[in-house]
Amino acid sequence: MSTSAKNSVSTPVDCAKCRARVDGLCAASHLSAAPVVARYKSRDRHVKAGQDVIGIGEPCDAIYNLVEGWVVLYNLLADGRQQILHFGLPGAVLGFEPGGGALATFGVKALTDVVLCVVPRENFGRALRSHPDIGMRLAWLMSRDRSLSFSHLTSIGRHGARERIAHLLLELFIRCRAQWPGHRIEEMHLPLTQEHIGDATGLTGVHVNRVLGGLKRNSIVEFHYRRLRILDPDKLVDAAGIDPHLLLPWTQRLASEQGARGNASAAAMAHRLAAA
Amino acid sequence: MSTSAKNSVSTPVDCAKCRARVDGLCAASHLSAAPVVARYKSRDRHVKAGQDVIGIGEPCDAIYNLVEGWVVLYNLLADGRQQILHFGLPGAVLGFEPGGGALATFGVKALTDVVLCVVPRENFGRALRSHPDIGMRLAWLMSRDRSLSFSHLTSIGRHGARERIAHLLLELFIRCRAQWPGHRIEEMHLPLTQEHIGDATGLTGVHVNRVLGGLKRNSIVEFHYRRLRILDPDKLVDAAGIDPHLLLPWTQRLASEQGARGNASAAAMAHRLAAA
DNA sequence: CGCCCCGTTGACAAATATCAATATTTGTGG
DNA sequence: CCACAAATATTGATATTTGTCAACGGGGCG
Repeated sequence: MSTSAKNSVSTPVDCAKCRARVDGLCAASHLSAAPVVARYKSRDRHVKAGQDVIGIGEPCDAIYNLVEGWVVLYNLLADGRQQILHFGLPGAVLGFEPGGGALATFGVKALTDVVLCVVPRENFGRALRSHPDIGMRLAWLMSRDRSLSFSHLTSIGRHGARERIAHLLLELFIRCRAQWPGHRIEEMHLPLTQEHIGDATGLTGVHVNRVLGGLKRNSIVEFHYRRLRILDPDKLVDAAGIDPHLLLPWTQRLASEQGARGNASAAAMAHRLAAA
Repeated sequence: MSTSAKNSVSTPVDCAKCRARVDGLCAASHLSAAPVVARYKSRDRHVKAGQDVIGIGEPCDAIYNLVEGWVVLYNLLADGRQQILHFGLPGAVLGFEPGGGALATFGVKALTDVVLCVVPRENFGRALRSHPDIGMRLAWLMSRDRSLSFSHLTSIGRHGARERIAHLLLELFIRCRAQWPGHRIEEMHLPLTQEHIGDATGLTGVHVNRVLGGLKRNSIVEFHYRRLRILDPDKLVDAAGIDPHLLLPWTQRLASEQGARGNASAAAMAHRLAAA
């Protein structure tokens, strides 16, 4: 079951154009943390789609920076079902678990083929001590994840299926846009099945399908075989049950940071969504 | 609505016996962070039960260390319902939001009368720069909160009402025990109503009541007028749908840290629960 | 004493899951 | 390029869980 054989290296990642500098640990504001992390990393790691990056219960002996691809953080139930906890995009920090070196309390699986930058735990400790900014940045990233998780809790706990699904699609759309500003609304690739959407929203795949049907009939969004098409951003925001007053802070929380481009892009997105 | 008038000070908190040293920011392992924080804090703040510590949408200009009492982190819905995101016990760090100084994306309300230690944001930045351990500790705390939030996601997303409620009661019980080791199982005070339990588990107060009735009929737990009584720990773990294999890691995640007493106590708790 | 918050209970409605059958799309090997 | 297999999506009938509305009980506190 533990498919995380340590399949390693090939082309080393070029820190100069690494995605982790856009939204990850290496995006520290004061110093450019990229060369710092480069000094402490041990190697790269490639994982095939569908394989575990970190299996549930495995010891976490290293920090991973997700450089390329999508991962999913998940929990398994006794009966084989799963709950998806978080979708990780490039820049995500993986393997930093409460209780240094403890066993992972949730799994991390590659949704696509994935490239990771590996920093052994001892090295990471050293990096932190000599570069306090990294600790701060890490705290910030963890806090942002917590906020996202909180908004998922609200969605799952208090919203109906339609709102949950709209919320998730909107979130993924905005997070994608923040990373790859080129994409058009009309046709975007998400490496998910409807089953994944169900696992993330606490619904059945079957029910997700029905609700998606409704959203399509209302000309709001289409999601079909990993292709997302947003037909009406306004209605989508509405269907997601997001107070339009809180839309801007919400989008900002999803996008990178206080840094110039990050915010500008997220704000533009929010406005485009909120306006016409 | 924003009830967080800055009601201030009276008896200054004595850092020497502050609860934040047991499980909070001041529990840094290497250096004793207590004197450090003491140097940067500006004052104490007292908030009455029921009042907001931080209202939703308020700017966060300071970090709060929860010194005494319980708080609840919550989100409001358009129709007035709420989702409880987290219960904060002494040691909790509040007001550290993604996007320094940004508006709070969730509220913090006092469940009991509460005492907080206030560190203005600028001071906090300075403290971090001169004491890197604090940044690390903060990242660790945030990461632990994220983990807890993940387990709530799993509970709400994939478990039935009975399991969710059992899970929450067990969590609160264990967290209380870790802080106040004196308490007996047979009669413990939790400053909650059944409505709160519903808001935390994504259920209605009415339904919570019914399920609690069932748990009592099965001689598992009683919860009545803020008093919790665990009748059968084993059955409770079972009802919570926790894989007994994962019980120990789970309790460790709830309790303080790798520090001697923390772990020992949590492990003992887990064993006591798992055994007789 | 009386009020108010909290808890309790019942009848009914709505949302979602489950089970099962069928259709569509993608990917793969000739 | 085609044929086929596997994965994914779609649809219907029915069961289960949970929510809603409404009424009532009980206990603490002024």
